[in-house]
Amino acid sequence: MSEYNHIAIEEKWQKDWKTNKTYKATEDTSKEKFYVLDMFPYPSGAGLHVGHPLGYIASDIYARYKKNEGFNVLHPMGYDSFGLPAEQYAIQTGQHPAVTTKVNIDGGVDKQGNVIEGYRKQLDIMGFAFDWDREVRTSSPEYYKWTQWIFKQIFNSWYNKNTDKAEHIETLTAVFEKEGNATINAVCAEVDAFSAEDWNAWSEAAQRKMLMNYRLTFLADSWVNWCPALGTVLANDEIKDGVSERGGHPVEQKLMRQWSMRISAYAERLLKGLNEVDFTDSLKEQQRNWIGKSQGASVKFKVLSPNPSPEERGAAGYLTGNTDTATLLLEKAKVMRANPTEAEGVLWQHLKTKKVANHKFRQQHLIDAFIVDFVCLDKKLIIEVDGEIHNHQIEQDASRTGVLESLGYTVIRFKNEEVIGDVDSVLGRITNELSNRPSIKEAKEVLPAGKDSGWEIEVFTTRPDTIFGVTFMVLAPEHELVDRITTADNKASIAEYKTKAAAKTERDRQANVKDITGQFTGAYALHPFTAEKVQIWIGEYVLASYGTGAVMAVPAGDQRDYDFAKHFGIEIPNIFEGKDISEEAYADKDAVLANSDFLNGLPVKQSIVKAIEAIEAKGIGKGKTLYRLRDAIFSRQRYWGEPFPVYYKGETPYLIDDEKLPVTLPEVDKYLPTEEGEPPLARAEKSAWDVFEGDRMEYNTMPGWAGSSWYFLRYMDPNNLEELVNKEKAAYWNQVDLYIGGAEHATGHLLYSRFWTKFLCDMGYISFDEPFKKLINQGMILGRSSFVYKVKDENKFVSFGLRKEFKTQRFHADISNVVNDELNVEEFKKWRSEFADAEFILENGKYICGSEIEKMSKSKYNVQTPDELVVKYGADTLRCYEMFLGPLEQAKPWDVQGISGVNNFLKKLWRLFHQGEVLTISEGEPTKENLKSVHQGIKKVTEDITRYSFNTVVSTLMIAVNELGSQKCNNKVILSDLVVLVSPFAPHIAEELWSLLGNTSSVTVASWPKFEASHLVESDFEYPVSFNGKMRFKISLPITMGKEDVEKALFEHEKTAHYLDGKDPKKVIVVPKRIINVVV
RNA sequence: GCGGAUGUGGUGGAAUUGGUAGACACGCUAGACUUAGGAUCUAGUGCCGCAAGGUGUGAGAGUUCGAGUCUCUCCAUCCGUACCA
Repeated sequence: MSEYNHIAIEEKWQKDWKTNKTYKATEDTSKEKFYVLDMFPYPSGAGLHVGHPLGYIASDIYARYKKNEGFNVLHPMGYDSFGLPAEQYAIQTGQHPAVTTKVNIDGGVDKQGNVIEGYRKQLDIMGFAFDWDREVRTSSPEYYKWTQWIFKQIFNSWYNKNTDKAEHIETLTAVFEKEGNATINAVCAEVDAFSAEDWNAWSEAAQRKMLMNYRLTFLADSWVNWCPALGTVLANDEIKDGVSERGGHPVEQKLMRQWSMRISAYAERLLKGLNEVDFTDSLKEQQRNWIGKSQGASVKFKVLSPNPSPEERGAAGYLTGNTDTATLLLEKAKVMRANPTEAEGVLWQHLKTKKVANHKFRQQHLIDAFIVDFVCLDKKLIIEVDGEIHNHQIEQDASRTGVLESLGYTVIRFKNEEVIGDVDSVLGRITNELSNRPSIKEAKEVLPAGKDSGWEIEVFTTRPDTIFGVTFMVLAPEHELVDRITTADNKASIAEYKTKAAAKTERDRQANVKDITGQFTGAYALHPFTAEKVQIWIGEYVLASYGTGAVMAVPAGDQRDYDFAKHFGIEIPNIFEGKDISEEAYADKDAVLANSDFLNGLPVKQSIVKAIEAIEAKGIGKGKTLYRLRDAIFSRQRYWGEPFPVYYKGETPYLIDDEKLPVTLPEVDKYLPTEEGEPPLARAEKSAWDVFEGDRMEYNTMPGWAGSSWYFLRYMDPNNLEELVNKEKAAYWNQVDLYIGGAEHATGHLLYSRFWTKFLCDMGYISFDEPFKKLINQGMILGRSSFVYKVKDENKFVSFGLRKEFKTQRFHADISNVVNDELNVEEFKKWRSEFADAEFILENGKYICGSEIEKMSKSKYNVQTPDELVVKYGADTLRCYEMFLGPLEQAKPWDVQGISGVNNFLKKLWRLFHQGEVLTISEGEPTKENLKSVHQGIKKVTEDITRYSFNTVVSTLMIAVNELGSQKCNNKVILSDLVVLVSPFAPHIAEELWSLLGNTSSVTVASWPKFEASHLVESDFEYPVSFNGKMRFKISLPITMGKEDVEKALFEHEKTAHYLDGKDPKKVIVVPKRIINVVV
């Protein structure tokens, strides 16, 4: 071979690697392991473009380097092969998604007759060192059997806050059987207390229903984005402007029974775990934001009762107080209830048990402005027990009785002695009185029954220290209390506001962040510390979905509250010492509190602690940590996903036994929802299921992230039929040492897989709880799009320079029709036949296109495929070039022009070994110069690979090849080291040259060259000499020379006097082996 | 708005701890060899200037003998996120 023939070389070695299974990894415990992983691709029909392999090349280089370093490297690849595009294609063509998926991976012909090369082949021609024996496909039953199995484990688990771990559900039921749920400290839904007796008495279905509140995956009604036209639930990012991204169909909110994953149980551990892993700051920050931890307090504000309307006043209600001072009285009533007189106590014992004619009585109850001792609201009967005091206030009692009777009540009075002396006769009189009175069951309740103290608004705040600055409260328009607390005269305006708010899409609301809107409800809350009245408003800026959907507004300390108060003329008291709030709120936490009672003079941090103490002491709230992270919905109304290992008896879900897994996807007649809106799997005949139990199977399938949340574990032991992964193998391969993939998975995939890993670790299946030690996001490769400019309403295109003289519309041109921005008009007309007759206005005889750098995409016609470049230059050149483009993590525009430089480098490398046809490798001793060049390379290449700086490695290799070329070096020792250095980047040519050097084993198992510092030792150093920091000339001096001698030599130098310009130097700085700086 | 990142020649980019700014490539200019050049080789190439020299890392200030690198203020671009209480 005279010339570097990349086609022959690459073919030869790819075949060799395949036959010899060069990249097969085994669990060799005598060696240290290293696990390099790529985010596995979704195999789309469009195939790979030049952006896809970027990350794979980087990981491949690192994996090869580690192997040369002597590590036992695991570097697998597989396919995330469940997903929507295959399903959409199936709906359109009727072809089974399994078939199209297989074609997209293994190659074949699609329904339109197009030849699909397949992902595997496209990956193979790049020369990747994957161990294909470990391939996984998430859509293969052998794989998803274990996805289903993991689901079962999660179903059978609960989160114990005491141990801060997931535990098997049996540890929970064991406690339930013995002591009920009172002692359980779990992450769960809100549940009422029950006893062991309750639990044991329940039916199995009832027990299972209760367990749903605790399981780490559970069925619950969740609000989802439902698209009736598509018959499916859409993720938020599948919706654009309130309609579905695909097809533009309307989307509505719908409550659906869905499986959810209780990821919120792991919120704190997912947050803390970020400190142990090596991800970029921006990625960690994204995850932190997503988890959204905020610390503060929840505080309950009592709502003062609204004025009842005249009709309401006439009817009997449970809370019958009439003024907005009612709450103050209620407080008093509470005290009185807690401290009954002896007589009251005796009578209440009888009245509360409903023994008196089966009527319900209330104790110390507020009616109008009075607190009565006992009242039966049904019968409007009031019973008062008078102590001694009443002897002195007969007059007041009379007027009070008058008011109560005017409201339709009957008041009967007993004396203390009567009650204590003969309670039976007292009860007899009451019974008699009750039976004489008509019941008023039809009475409309003004306020709901069940709570003695009326309503409360619970808020969450991160600034409990500012509680004395609260001047109003704001509820989300959707808050459940809004309708109930709104006073009669505000009902109309509140209803109008709510309607307006509801009509707005989420997007509209967000777009108008600057508009301040709100509406007063007419109701007031009671400030828990100052007992002042606080207005209750509703406003769009408060979101129903976060916290409690209500805020305590502190205009002095929160800009939104400030703006709201300003806009509606609500007072803004300053609660910060010496801070100016005349223009805006003071939200920084470096203030000292003022006008805040017991917090005065305290800095914010201490105030927060003290405020929480006070809030807790008062029993109106407590310190609280809130997470934004929501439980993840795990059901999809789709066909092409994992079926759940779940069947139902009635409404109760049960798990399919392990022996029957996997539950494979049944055949269906169409991949669409049923007429009744049930998921596609509901179409399957009973006989189409390989497992069918109970009344019906679960018809939802799992989401795309199910299979990708644990695939890195399966690579360790891909063919295990007994276990998800063998424990020893998992312990050996352990965490992924280097994970490379796109930044778009920052919050989805990476959070979910961290969650599942922590769960599997809790349950003892693996021994580590973070899956990825180090993660790198490769930057996007951008394409250069070309544009043509069509004149509006005319069949005419104008060249780029002329476009401003017309009203034009821009169209993407296919970049294959464009060379150096010049459009091949004929080709373009062929491609776009509708413009075949169009007129093209040229400039200087050419049609020049406009251009823009943007994301590489089929729809922008700017896609560069690797295939033709591989044919033209070879995979080695393409690999080096993609690395040479720039830093791995940075977004970079694709420009094919530069590829020739990298191709030249490989040709020059080839020529180091050849002269014409003749191989020119010499045996003897390398020169000092040769050694220096190659060891400089060894040092820098090793350092730069270690810090993932692959672009500078290519430069370094170029320098080494250039230097050795000009040295005419063909020494075997030198070239051997060089070939190993090159091999991770250009494995084919390296393998060929390695064999030409006489080696019989593969370069992939060669040892990485060892850097010898002695080869770089120089006797002299060429000092740059700068004057006042500006480099002027260089002088070569022995490196051993001391500072004084250096100075001496410097002043003897001819140029020094010139730059001193007759002045005396003020100072001379000599940094050995670095620089000399003279200050003049 | 908030969070993160990035600003260096005509272009992609280099400069790891403060120490020769522009490595390595593309492109461009000139030359050699050639029927030819989208091949190969040689030389040059930040900007201004014939030169000496000046100037130069988004802008401005500061620390330092010395700043692309550290500090402060501002500007621009990209990514993420969004009324999160």
